[in-house]
Amino acid sequence: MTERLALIDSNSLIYRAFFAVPPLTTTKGELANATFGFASILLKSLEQATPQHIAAAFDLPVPTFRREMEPTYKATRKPMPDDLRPQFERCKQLLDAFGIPMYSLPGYEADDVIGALARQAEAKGLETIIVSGDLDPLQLVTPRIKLMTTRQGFQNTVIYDEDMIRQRYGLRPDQMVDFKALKGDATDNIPGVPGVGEKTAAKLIAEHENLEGVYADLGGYTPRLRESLAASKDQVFRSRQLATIVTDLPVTLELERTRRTTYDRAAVLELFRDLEFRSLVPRLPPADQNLAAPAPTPVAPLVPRGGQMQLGLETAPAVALPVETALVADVDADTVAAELRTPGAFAVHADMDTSGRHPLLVGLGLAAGDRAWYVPTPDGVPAPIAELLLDDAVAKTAHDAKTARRALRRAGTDLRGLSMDTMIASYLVPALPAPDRKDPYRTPTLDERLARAGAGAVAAARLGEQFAVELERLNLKRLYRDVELPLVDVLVEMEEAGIAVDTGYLRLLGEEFAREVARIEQEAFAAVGHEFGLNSPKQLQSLLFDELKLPRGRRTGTGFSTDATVLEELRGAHPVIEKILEYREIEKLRSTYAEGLGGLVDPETRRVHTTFEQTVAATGRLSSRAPNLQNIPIRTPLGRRIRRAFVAGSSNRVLVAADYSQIELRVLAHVSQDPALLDAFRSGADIHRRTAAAGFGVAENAVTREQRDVAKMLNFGIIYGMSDFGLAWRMQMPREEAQRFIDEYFKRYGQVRRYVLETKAFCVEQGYVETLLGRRRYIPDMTSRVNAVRNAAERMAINMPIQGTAADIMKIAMARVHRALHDSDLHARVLLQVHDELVAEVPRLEVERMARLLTDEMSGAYELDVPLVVDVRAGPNWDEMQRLEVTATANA
DNA sequence: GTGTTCACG
DNA sequence: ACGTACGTGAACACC
Repeated sequence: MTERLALIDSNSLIYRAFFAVPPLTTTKGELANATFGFASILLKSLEQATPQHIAAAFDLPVPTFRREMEPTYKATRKPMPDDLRPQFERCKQLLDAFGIPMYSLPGYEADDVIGALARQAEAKGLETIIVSGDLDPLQLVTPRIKLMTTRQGFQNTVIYDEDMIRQRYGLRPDQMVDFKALKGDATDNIPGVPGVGEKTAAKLIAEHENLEGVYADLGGYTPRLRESLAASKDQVFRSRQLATIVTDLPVTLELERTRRTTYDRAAVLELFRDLEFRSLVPRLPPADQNLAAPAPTPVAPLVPRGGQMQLGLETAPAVALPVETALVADVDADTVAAELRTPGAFAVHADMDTSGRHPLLVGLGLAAGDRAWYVPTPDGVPAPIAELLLDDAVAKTAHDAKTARRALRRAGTDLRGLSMDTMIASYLVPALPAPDRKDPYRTPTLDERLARAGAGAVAAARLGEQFAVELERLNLKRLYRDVELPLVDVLVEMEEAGIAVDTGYLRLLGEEFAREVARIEQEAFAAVGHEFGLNSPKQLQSLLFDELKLPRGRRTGTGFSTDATVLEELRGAHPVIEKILEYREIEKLRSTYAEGLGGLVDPETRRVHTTFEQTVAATGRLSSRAPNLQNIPIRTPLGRRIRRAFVAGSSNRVLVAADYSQIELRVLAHVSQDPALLDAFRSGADIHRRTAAAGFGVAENAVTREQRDVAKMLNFGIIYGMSDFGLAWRMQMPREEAQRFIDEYFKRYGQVRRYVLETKAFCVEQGYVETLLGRRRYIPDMTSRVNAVRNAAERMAINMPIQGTAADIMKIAMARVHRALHDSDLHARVLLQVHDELVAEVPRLEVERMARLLTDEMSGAYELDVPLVVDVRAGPNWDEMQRLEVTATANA
């Protein structure tokens, strides 16, 4: 692994920071703006370049050879401002505390020292990144030497390599001095040729190679230019000599001095405290930089939001973010489009303003190979770029394509040809347990880098390549390509469609609930004789268990529980209990649903648009947020009044809901191959009833409601990795009795028992469990010696393959429904997914066909050894729905 | 920010 | 002796 050296051009950075950073002063009145800027860019260079070596160079306050050669050199420069000089001292203190060696040489400028050190580093096989406040060191750039400079605001940085220089000037690095001699440089008091600016100078040098070439024949120029060039000839050649950095100097790069090992963190912290640089403290490298090893610590492919963050180093695609990335603010769209089209694939990073209700596109980071561009999009996406984005034949990589597509579509364009979504890939590639030891290199700095559009696009491109390999290796290619990736398009359309809400009704309902809770609150206060915080579990605890001396129940982490199960036990012990339960139910509905939900409805369209999270749940399920439309009440009559607010968007349409019947138990039947369970589903039995009949030894038609409820809990218990204690608690019975039910259950479903044991064993051996489609969940605690921890791990191991396989099947079904709808002439749209249910909005005339389509595509999504049964209902709102009889077609 | 509670599958 | 079933997201109190 090649080692990297960072060279800090201190004078130029401090000067630049002094003028670019607002005049920050400490509370003691010390001006610290230049110090802050310097410290900030120093940390940034450590983060971005992760150099193993570092050194800083300074000018000395003595005349240089340039001044002797040309008395006017830098003659117009004003003396150093008084409030800047002390900041030089501060910067040197900072370098000292970091243990960074400082180099300078009488008679030469910091640039020369840097040039000399960089050339020596190159000879020793190191890569060098020069960090400077100006572009003079561009002339030093080679394949192994790059330049990092600041952009506006001193916050942003650009890294120049040979490509970047060619892109911006059309020149090679060694031509930069000739260019500067023609163009001139006001800050150095280098006059340049009158009438020749950046454009002409670059063109002349590009065409004629160097100054000698430019002056070889003046005949081809316009008369004005010819005269101007001729008159300045001597000056121009002297200027070039002045501008040329001298690299042959008596300084020596001492690698044992420049190597980063440890630094005096305490000293840096004290300095930062003194200077009040609180915001910089979190960016400090760890005290033990551990950089003595030749290989740099790999940067794990952490991602800005949504992906699973903790990838183990053994299997994680280790990617050091590119130092050769460059951002360009003012690019010609046609040129960029051409460059992106050539390789036939590129990465996109949508830069969005996320402060509003929906992310707003403000720019695009685009990357191909090791080059990146940033295209601001204040007036939409430039046509050549948009054309490229829409071209299916050009493969795109993106991180979170769904969000990008939604922003792009709002900006009047779209993204097609998505082949790699790194957020989804990182979700599928197994996340090994994070190491016990904290590894500070793996969290904080990346967020910042990836937030940058250009770097984000380059990172996505690189990670995409790595993830493609990982997906292949782990047999996740099919799940990725055929299930998760197609789902992106489905979710975009579902989120965009939204679901209509009867806002007037919801508001009235909210007001009614508000009156109710106010009334109940008063009754509760009256019952105990004083006011108290009905919403405060803490106050409730002291009221119930201290003041009223009611019997304490379960403990929570901090005290005694006051949840509904505990209160149910206490019902009748005091009138206030009833009031609290009533209050809790209605207040929940009021605050979360009437109030919270109502606030998220688009007032224009009266529709609410959730966001489906594709990379959050550990089992492979989707989740829904802002608002969560996967937990709309249904279990109580009051709750169903909330559900009634979700309506079809017009009177000629209805809502159609299709749900899988008992999908998780069917999956269990399939994976366990338990004969009794398989038979139950094949014969179309009511599974809970049959379980009860077998367990209680009665005929199916003689099973009581209570017996069926017990059986239902047992069936669910299996899916959840049942424990006797948990079952006993839920069934309100002694643990021993619950254990007898479990024994009885396993006697009946012997293969289920075998499946449970085998799954646990698999997880202990492999460290993970998986679904039928190969989706994995790593579970680290299977061998924990702490029973509670191990038991919890075992329950996850049992549950994940079942819940996850059901999720896999539903995702396949969604893609199938999507495709079938697009292939049909139906105008129906799928709006929501609620784990085992799809909700669609359907023109009345299409209801029957849509019901058929949903049934076919859902039941045919995956072939299990038991049928996948789908129930369909339709109605004007999500509550009042009638069952539809669908005459099944032969399928799958 | 964390903990509790509760809405859903 | 842990202190309870699996998976989510949102509101609220309190630190």
